[in-house]
Amino acid sequence: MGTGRTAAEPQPRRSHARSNRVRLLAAAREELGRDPDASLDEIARAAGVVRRTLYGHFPNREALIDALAAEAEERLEEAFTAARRPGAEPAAALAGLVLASWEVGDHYRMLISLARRRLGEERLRAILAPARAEAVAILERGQRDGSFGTHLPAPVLALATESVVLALLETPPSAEWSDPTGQAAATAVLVAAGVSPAAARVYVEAALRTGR
Amino acid sequence: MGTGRTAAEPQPRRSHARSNRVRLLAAAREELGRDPDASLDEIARAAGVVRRTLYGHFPNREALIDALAAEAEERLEEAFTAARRPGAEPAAALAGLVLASWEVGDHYRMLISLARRRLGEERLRAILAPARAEAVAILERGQRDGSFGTHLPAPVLALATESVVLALLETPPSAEWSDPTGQAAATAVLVAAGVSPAAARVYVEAALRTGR
DNA sequence: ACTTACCTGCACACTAATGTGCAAATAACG
DNA sequence: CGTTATTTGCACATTAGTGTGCAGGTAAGT
Repeated sequence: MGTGRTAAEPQPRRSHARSNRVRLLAAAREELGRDPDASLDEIARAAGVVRRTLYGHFPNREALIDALAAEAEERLEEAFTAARRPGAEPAAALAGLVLASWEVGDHYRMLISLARRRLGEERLRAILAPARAEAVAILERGQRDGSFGTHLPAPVLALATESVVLALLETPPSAEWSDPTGQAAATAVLVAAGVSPAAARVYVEAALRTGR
Repeated sequence: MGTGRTAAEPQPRRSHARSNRVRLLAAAREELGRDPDASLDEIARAAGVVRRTLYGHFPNREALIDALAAEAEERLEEAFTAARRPGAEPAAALAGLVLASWEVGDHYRMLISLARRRLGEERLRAILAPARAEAVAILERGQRDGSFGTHLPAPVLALATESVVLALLETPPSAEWSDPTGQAAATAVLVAAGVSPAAARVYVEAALRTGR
């Protein structure tokens, strides 16, 4: 096969059809996560096809990235609606929201840094908007009923929430800590909202059990 | 003057020499902040010179960005050493650290998103390393003496601290909140570390007075 | 086997950006 | 005024990546 392909995975069978579309999206997620400027050529051959084939599925780079964003957006919304528990205590609801976001983010980890730069701030904001809105609502409710502190306005707390979750997702496990978990993220968020560390721990553990 | 220059600032006199180097760095900060992929041409003419002149000061794109990073790094370190107060209570020290970082970040606001993508994670991490280390040290001290909660390991709290400060810096003022301040950032950080909202407020205000 | 759909391997044309070379204009400085 | 340092305006060579066209190859389905 033409130019030196270092070594691709086994790839037992190739059921052509739309399988390649999926393969391409997966490869794009991977490669663009590693380097948001990865060329279409790199992406294509990471998917086990040639560049020309990619154009058979996506007319241009933008379309590919859009498809990727749409995919993530969809899964995120699914997770939210599944995790939404309207009657719950604010602290429990917030913990649930963070845990749900974490699961999606965990799968799309690589995409985050890509989104930061290649999607443009607006698009990224749009994708995260439902989560943000939900968080703001919960936080406002909690500030009204005293579950959360009023040291900062709810939208600012929501921003902090989002940034902490993203940062924890983005940070690779290092020698200093053992791979941040959704549990850690949820705890951090609750405490930042003014819940005492002890209480936060309880809420998070409860949400963990409920969510599953 | 040659090719249509839409309209540059007045620019009363041009004291050639190294003045242009400064002008170029400033323009780079501005343009690259707006669009991290801005071409050298855009940067040069934003500085009021032609592209060819830029090459007279920086051999290539990388050198320019490096110079920019070095500049920011230097100012950041200056701010830290100025803000360091070894004997202080942990909560006060942390508030002081955040406030000091805020001032620098506030001036280099535009640079943050650039750093996120153009400098590479390692370089960015390197620039923020002293701040991070300082934060970890303060947080550990505070966890030992009970000022902060132990709900999360200090390095994770430091990461959260950093992410919140950066997020607040990066977020443009919107209708929902009136331009986050260093004070807000410091408060958010202290609360996230497990200080009660009421106490956090006091510490931050004290640090604000001391810092000035 | 035949048809359909997809993949491949080129070859192109095109664009945007980078980095250099050089001679002429221009400012700064003594 | 002359010297020196810089800037400017081209013109080039180069590179990397994008998007298309088209002729053949290969798998799948019937």
